[in-house]
Amino acid sequence: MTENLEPHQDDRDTRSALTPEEQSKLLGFSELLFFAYRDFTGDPDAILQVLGFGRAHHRVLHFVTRQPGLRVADLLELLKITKQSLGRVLRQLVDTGYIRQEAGSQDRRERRLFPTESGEDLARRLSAPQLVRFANALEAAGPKAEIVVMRFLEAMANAEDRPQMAEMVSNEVNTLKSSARPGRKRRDDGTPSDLKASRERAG
Amino acid sequence: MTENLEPHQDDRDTRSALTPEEQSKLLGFSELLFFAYRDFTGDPDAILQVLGFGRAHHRVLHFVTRQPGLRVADLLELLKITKQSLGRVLRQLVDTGYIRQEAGSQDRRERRLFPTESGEDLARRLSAPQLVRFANALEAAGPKAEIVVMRFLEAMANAEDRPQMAEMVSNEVNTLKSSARPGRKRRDDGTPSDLKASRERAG
DNA sequence: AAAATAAGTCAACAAGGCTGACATAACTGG
DNA sequence: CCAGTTATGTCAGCCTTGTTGACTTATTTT
Repeated sequence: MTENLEPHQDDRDTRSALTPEEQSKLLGFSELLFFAYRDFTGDPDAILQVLGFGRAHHRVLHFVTRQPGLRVADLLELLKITKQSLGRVLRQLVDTGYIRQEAGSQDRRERRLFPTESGEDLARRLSAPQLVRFANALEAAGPKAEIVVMRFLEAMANAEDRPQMAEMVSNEVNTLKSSARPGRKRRDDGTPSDLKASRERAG
Repeated sequence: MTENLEPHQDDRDTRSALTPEEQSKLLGFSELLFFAYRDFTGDPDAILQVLGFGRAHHRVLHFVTRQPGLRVADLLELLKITKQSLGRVLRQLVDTGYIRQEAGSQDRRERRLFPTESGEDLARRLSAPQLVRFANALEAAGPKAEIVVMRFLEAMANAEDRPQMAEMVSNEVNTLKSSARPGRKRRDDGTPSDLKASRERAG
């Protein structure tokens, strides 16, 4: 509580404490990030509202579309929310026919998640304005923007998350980096066994 | 609903539609931004929780500290939330002694907001880990990172917000840009007239 | 057969958005 | 000076999306 608030000596990764000028500059950057993220996430709101969905639905649909066959546990890891929070929005997405569940072929306890056709459709429509915004911003940022911004954003996230991020981004951007990684991974290639029947029996 | 989903001709600011590869790359960027922002905003949570505050309190305290003398209306503009939402957290910050209100010297209806000493203190402690994260990320992103990332973030925000952003960032970063702007602006230089007495009379 | 695991569910709660309605004080134009 | 506008505050209630805790069911593992 009453720590020493003078520019203290506790040098971390950075070699020295931040000068007041650096602090002020970085506070400005924080504000830019706040506005950028707010407006970026605001893009799909109109569409979502019509459907009675929120941003949580968008996030779930996004990751399921990006990684078809994702397990519920994977989604919890990615989003870092609780099973109950996820369950609420996931159920709505399943009930409204945007996401479909299959039992895993190896382990039938798992529910592999897939977007339906209308789910893919919706995901595209939701992200479309965001992608345009991103593309324009990268262009506005100058020639080396892609690699610089990518490294910046990667470094902003906690180290624990990096593996997940790497596997997702690298597929398309690895021409920019030195690492050559295996291509897109499918998370379930087994025989489909539709769960709808059993769910409706149970419900 | 049943729009043409083929790579449609509707070219916007960007000269042409996005190829599937570009889309996938940009979706990856969106994910990076999601993780980056989540972890960035997660930094101060521990401190906030101890005080019974949330991120909304941090945002308010941040802007009041950065722009002392801010009016309530300015804050509503910056945060783009309603008076009622702001009122809830602002009241707590005032009641707990982190923010102080003064009537405006020109227009005494206005409540100019100022951080108290403990408010400035708290703001510093909350932002400290975020600034370190930002500084490290900018360094990790390479030599031209500051200017590139700044232009990127500016371009990600809606054009309406840019004036606000510009005035805040430019003070410290304008050595990187061509524009030379007037220095920091004080929003109220009038005689202080403490409102606490009258508020407690009223309450 | 028992234990662990993946998923789902019920209930209750909290933060922080929102709308609508209304009150007060102070300023402003006529 | 009065009427209307403006800046702020507040009450009440609602929604989304997080949280904890407890429990069930199906399935796999030991």
